[in-house]
Amino acid sequence: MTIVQIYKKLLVTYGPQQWWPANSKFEVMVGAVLTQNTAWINVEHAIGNLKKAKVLSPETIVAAPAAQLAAWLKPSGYFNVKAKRLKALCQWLIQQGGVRGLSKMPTPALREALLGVHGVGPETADAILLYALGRPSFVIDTYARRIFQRLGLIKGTEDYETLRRLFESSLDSDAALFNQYHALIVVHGKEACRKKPLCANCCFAARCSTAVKNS
DNA sequence: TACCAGGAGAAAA
DNA sequence: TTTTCTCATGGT
Repeated sequence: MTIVQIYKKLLVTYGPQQWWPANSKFEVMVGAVLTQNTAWINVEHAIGNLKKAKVLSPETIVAAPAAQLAAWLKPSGYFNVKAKRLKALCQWLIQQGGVRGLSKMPTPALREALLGVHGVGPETADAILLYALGRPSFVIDTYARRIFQRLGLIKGTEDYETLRRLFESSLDSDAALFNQYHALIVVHGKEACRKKPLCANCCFAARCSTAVKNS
């Protein structure tokens, strides 16, 4: 199967996804940092704390004491680390003139700038570009690696940039398409690939190496 | 009880 | 330069 064929299969199986779950672009950026190696439900709790405390803005987060911010972020895990990362992102965002200030920047330059922010690695940068700013930057996550490795399209050991180029060169450069595809990959990863027995209800069961091995 | 979740940075080899 | 370690809560 090709990358395009897999997309079509996922779309038929799971239907259109409405991503990213957030009320503002800034909230997407916060979520992108908090979800690092963390289940989304725990991120929701942490963002809920920020909303309850009425500090969900770059200025209030930068102004908040580190210990207080860490306490609000506690449900999302790694709270001390994420407090520093969130402050760094907010400080950078303020320097850029807020979310609106980013709109003038070309995507490659914006991506490089994001990667220069403490705590923003390639996946977080692409999630911010795609889901907060509507830029066509494909997000490669652990689900994508796992699924496409099992389907035999990749080895799984490729570095992030190699995989991003593979996906972006295989698809039209369309943010809506990238958004939908990554969301479908995550939904599939949660719905099928992690349930036991593995891939019992996988729409790729006939082609997935893990499904064959466990059947 | 053990494992994993929508990673990234620092330290060690 | 590449690999390993650390950060940490909450759900299954």
